Amino acid sequence: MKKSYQAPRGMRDVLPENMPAWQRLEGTARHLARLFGFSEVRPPLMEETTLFTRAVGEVTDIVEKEMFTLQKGKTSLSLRPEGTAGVVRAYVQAGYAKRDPLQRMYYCGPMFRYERPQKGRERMFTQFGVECIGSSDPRLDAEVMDLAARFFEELGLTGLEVRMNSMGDGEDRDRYRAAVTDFLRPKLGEFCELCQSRFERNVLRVLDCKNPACGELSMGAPVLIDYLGEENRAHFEAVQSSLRDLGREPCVDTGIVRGLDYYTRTVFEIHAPAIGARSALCGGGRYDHLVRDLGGPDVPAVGFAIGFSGTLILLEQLGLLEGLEREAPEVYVIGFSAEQKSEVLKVAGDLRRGGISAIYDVDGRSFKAQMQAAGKGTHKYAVILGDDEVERGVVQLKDLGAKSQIEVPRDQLVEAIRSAL
RNA sequence: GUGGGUAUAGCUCAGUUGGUUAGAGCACCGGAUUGUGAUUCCGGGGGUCGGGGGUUCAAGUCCCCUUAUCCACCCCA
Repeated sequence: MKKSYQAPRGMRDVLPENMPAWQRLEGTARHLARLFGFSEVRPPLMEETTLFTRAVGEVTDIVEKEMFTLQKGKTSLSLRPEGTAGVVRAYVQAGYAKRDPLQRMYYCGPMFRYERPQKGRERMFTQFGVECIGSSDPRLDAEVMDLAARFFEELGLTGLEVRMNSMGDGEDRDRYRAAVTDFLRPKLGEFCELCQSRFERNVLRVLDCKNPACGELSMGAPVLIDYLGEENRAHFEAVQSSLRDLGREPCVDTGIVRGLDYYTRTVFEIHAPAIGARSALCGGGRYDHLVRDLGGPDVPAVGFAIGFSGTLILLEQLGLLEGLEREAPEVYVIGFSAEQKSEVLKVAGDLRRGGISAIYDVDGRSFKAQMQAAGKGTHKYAVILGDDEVERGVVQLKDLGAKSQIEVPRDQLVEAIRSAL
């Protein structure tokens, strides 16, 4: 009978007590983005459905079954399942290509996918991503990878691997795909069922099947790098050397094949071996034709996206979130008895007008209970007033950390706290 | 989408082969001289046992359905 509500499946509340950790991630993201010259962009959370199908690829799971789609009359809108498409659309719509082609943009916000929830995989999840649109300079590929790696390093994570690969471009990829198909076809029957379906849907995925038997059969398969054209090979080399310029040793992993259709040339992932097989915390790469494919001019781009939930899980596991406490007001105002109710409110008001955060007890609790409340959170000071203080126009200012206490005239309270802070 | 596990107080969990008023720790509230936070001691509030249906004299316990969550698969930032 009684209806009780819960958050929708796969979506969770970030409660005040979780905020410090989240703000740390967001703060780090914004700080680094700024450091690298990226500006924030905030496209709508929904776009025309076809924007995503065009960008992400028709046969990907994302498009086939994971989008939250809303039909209103003739328009079909979908909640964004990833960030790049919207940013690219905004780039095109704003006309940047003509007036200011090179744009370094970042975003941080919720994405939506209708998937079966699991640890580290929610229907509404948060990503921090950057998109550098308007140039194919290999230094940008390296820079973007560096930024992604720095994000994790800044949070205290070490031992992460930045693995990169090149997927080539149109022709290279076609030639390579054909070579892989030829290579696999003769022994296709020996692969697992899944691989057989992958063979039809996205041949390259067969190569990173986790089934050991399939892995063995794939041994000796053609390697994409060998199929790169002159220009793309040079680009790949240049990205690696730029990475070295930034003090990072490139780690080439020919197994990396991003799932999304739009990637070209550079692709990379950042892994945390500490969390096992499902270790990718970040994925990204170059998408030189997406802008054009979405109806814009033919400008190249490179970017990445980092999921917050995986990052948070890892930070939690490593105990790097300890000591992050919910923020409490600086001052807790205490009245000795109910008599001071009104004076307590006045003092709190004065403090707030003076730019100092303050709260007080509203449950009419005992003096002792108020002291306990003051000592519990991260309040820095307790301001205490009883009959005597009210009469004399003073308050007791107690430093809760140092446990020291001084008497201060009411009209000098704000100043006293300011100078002590 | 497929397979499996779990669901008891705000949190972490006990609860025997079905059998009286469902427990603990932590947390919360009050008190131990109505002017100072810890520890300790005493006391207290709080659960229609996730929801619905069924079997039974009797269901937290057994069966079915449902919702959520977790794990693996699928897929993937």
